[in-house]
Amino acid sequence: MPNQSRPGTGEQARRLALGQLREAILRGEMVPAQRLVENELAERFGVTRASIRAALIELESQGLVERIRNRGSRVRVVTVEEAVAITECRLVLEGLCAAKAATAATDEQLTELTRLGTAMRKAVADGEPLTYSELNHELHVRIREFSGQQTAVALLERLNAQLVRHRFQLALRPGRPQQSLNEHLAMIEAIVARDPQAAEAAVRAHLTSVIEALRD
Amino acid sequence: MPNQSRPGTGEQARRLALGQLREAILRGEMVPAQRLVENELAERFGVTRASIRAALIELESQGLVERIRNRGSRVRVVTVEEAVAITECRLVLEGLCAAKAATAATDEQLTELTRLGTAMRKAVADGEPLTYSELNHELHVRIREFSGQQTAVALLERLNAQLVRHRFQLALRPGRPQQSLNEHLAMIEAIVARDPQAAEAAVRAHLTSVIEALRD
DNA sequence: GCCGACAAAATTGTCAACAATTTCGTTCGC
DNA sequence: GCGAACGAAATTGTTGACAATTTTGTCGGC
Repeated sequence: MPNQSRPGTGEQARRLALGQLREAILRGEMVPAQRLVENELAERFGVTRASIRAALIELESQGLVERIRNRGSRVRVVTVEEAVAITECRLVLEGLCAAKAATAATDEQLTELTRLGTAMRKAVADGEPLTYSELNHELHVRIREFSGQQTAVALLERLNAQLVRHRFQLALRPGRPQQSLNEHLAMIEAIVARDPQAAEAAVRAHLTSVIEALRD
Repeated sequence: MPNQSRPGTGEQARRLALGQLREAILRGEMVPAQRLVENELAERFGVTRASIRAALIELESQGLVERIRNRGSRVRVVTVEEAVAITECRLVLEGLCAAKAATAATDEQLTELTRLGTAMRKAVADGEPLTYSELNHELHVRIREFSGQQTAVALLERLNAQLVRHRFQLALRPGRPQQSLNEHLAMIEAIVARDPQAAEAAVRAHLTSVIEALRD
């Protein structure tokens, strides 16, 4: 096995193109609705057009780009209504994960959730929205991870990728961290108490509040 | 616009290959875990390998086939545990759709649900499991459709495609239609009564029962 | 001055050949 | 007789060129 250890070296062109293009879109380097010309991308990433095509097809079914027959690809624009609909799906799926995590997580994993909770509290108290946003994301990822629900996790990652832009906008809103913090602490408390129903309810309450915040 | 009217005539090779291959897998023509050699598929469908590759990439991200670097593609085998996990996701997502449908559906759409309910009752009474299975599927599709939740619908279609084999197995089980019928009628009743919470609960109850049935 | 047809440019879709990788059968050494 | 190394066959990954389609700019007619 020649190149298993260091991803990026002998990685196949298609995977490389997919990763780079995906990163570029998620980092916001591509303006929404910007045209993605296969030749330009191929030259930019140093791979052939076929690899770009393969990557675009995959990104299309992940909902990150839009492709029209013989007319090319664009980065998909997520309207506010779509963002709400996506978050509603997140609401039920993360609720499922939280309920499962409440029964399936190990004690060590529960202490990690508690640790994250105190860190978040501190970040808000210190007035560091950036740190808080990161911890926020990590908390959601951990809960999913501890649930052991691979199918739900895969769906959620796809959904979240479509929301990066809106998430960014939301994190910087003043006053939002304070409200969000309490909801997150309630989620943690319910999971640590191993109460599936309360955990699901807490997640739903939190994401309902996110939906309301999105609608401005 | 030369060929907009009749899909299939001037359809591009990739779309054609994608559709045919997808159909073949869903119809069960491809045995689970069967190897899918690109050259064979290309010859069989009368398209080039590039089109087959594109179709395989798309089917991979839909969860219908599995691809391993330099080792080829196989139709993905869905274990019972995976089928359960997938159905748990369906449970929450269809619950969401049912709740939305209870408030968003038009009166005409509600009468259609009622019509479907009586048809299902008749099919069970007449002992026609095939007809019942079809109506069952149509009911779920309609509820999703009436919810107007495009994101959830897209996710559910993907999940359902992975379950065809298990669904088939389940439909032929004796005694199952009778139990399933009551649950379906409860779903319809709740939606027609425009009660979102009851609708979600009814859908959850139904799919919980499906999960139990899957575990044999 | 405006509308439609026409032609050229840009872009995507398709194809066949070539390179790299893996797998499987064989052979050599012990 | 058994295990490891070697090599041939099969299969996937990649490349560049070619064909089909759409878009854009231009010209002539009204």
